[in-house]
Amino acid sequence: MSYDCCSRSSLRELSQVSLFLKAVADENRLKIICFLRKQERCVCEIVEFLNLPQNLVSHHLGVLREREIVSTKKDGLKVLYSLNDKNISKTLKFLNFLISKL
Amino acid sequence: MSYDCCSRSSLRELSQVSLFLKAVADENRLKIICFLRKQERCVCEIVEFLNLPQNLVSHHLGVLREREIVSTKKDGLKVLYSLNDKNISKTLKFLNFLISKL
DNA sequence: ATAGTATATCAATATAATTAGATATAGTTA
DNA sequence: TAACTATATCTAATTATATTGATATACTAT
Repeated sequence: MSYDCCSRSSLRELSQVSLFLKAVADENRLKIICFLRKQERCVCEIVEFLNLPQNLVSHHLGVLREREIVSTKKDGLKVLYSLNDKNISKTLKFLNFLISKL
Repeated sequence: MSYDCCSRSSLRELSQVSLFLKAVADENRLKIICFLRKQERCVCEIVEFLNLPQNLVSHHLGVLREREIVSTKKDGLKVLYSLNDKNISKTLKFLNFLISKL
């Protein structure tokens, strides 16, 4: 299959992939994603897991939320974070396609 | 298969993946990679393709080289860049594993 | 209402990455 | 050797991102 990395639509896709990768490329955020693989977690669990200040973790979660890599739902006082699998695997597929030889 | 994102060896791997992703996450470098999918190219072709100053392109190529995402070989005056497929697909596989649900 | 708990946001700072301009190196050709 | 071409490096400037401390919001329980 051919892919023209110069066409207008491809450039849009490239920029989307770039944003996704930037969000995922941070080591703390990678750890968060990895931590969420098994099950959803509230912020306080993630804070404890990473051993980082709450506001910093909240910032990183915000980045992941912005890119729709994670989803949230409220549970009383807590906010539960989980992986947004569909979006992740869609983007990973495109990445695989994009950077592997034809 | 289980993966403990906290073990010493996993943390090393995480940091490797993070470096790889940071290198790939830049839009210009994504374009370079995409441009190299079909065939190897010399720097001047990449410069023309990206329409960016030569020194900037050289910098981005240096980043990709540092992460062993591309390889080079000399061809007279020119330096030919090509994708380092083995390393790319190895890291992509690990990434897939790392951020997909168990 | 008040106090307490969980999470998010804001402002400031520190750190890192991208970019540009100038220059250096290395090979080639005359 | 001198001029030329292709690429890389150095330094400085700009921009983006991560981090910290303080504070705000939103919900819960008393």
